Amino acid sequence: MHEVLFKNIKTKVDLTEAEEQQLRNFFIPKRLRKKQYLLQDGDVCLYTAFVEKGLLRSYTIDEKGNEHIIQFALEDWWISDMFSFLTGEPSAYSIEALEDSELLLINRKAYDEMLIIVPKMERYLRILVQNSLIATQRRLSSKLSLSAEENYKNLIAACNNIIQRVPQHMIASFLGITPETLSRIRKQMATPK
Amino acid sequence: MHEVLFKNIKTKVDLTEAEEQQLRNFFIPKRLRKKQYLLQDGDVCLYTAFVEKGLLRSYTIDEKGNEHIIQFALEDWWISDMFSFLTGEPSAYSIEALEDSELLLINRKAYDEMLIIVPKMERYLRILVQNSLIATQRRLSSKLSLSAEENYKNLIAACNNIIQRVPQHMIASFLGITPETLSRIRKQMATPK
DNA sequence: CGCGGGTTTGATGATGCTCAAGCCCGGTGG
DNA sequence: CCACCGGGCTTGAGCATCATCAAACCCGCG
Repeated sequence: MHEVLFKNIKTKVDLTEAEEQQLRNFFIPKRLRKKQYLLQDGDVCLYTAFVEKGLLRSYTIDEKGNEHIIQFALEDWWISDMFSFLTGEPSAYSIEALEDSELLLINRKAYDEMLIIVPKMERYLRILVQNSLIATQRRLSSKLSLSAEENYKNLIAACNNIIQRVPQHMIASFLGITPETLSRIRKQMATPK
Repeated sequence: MHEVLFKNIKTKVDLTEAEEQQLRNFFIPKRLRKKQYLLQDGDVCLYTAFVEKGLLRSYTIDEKGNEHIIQFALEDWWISDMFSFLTGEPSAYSIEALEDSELLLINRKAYDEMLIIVPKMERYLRILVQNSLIATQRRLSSKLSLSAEENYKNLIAACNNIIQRVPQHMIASFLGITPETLSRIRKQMATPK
């Protein structure tokens, strides 16, 4: 366990042997089977999770009953509802395993302590969040300027590994289009000209 | 000068008198007149800016020639293209003053030094970026699930102060709709029923 | 007074949605 | 082993929303 996590952290900041040992204690291993939930909307998000293995998604359901996928997280990624985790407010999101998964969880108390005891983690987290922000801004401006087909092509180019592991209607939801539209796009991409 | 900045920092982390003095040296005051640019797309983003006074926007122009506004920044906010600032790659964004503005700039070298000399700033920046991420995710999922009219109403509710200082076609661009559509929405909101 | 940018208005058209039906395929129970 | 069921994907027809293009309007400014 923990190997993937520490490898990831070390790509961003240096860790001493001692620090690594200290960190280890803050995280709780957890297995989730396909279709199990890490967070149900309406509950407070008690954990931030690092995915050692598997695949999860976070999503929200709007007033019209439509699902919108906020994020996919596969191995070597983090997932949580940061807003709920930090404020203690109930979450508008749900987080669900799409495959059998192995996670490392950290709760709010451990999170705060970790930042005091290993302040380097401030830097690590800042870099992580910064990268998420850049990616989310990109996704937003793609959504504003490109057609559904262009967005789908870009997604294939960027995240083919995700597409192959996720049912098609969830890809549609991630792109903000209906399953029908995605199906038609794919059909029309298969027979160009 | 600097007062707004330090007040802002102190809402997130405590600063000693000494730290405040050290920080002061990293920032370069800069005035920008309306319509002047802090960053032109194609150039590398050399500075991250804190807005002491005034109003700026960052935007990008897509292949079809349409502007898309990424962010407005008024007093007490930060603005930059973090991706370009951090990587040194040329930026796809431009940053322009919409009013005469007073900024505090920090360049990449000073930024790195600042984080070493005053490590508390890691925490401050992490919190800032986290909040931006949460806001951007919200904006994205609004764009995915709501109609143009609903998005406009939400914007009024959340940022009336910005709307009143910005020309209407830029609001449209921020919402990802055309100026014509926004005009029609406003007309129809004025005479309900 | 006339120019010019920003906003409004109108007509038309494209993109993507809704609703409904059919299809494919894997899983389950008889 | 097969028949049936159900979920997910596809297909089709009609429709809503929003974009495009073009013209008119409004108003501040030289």
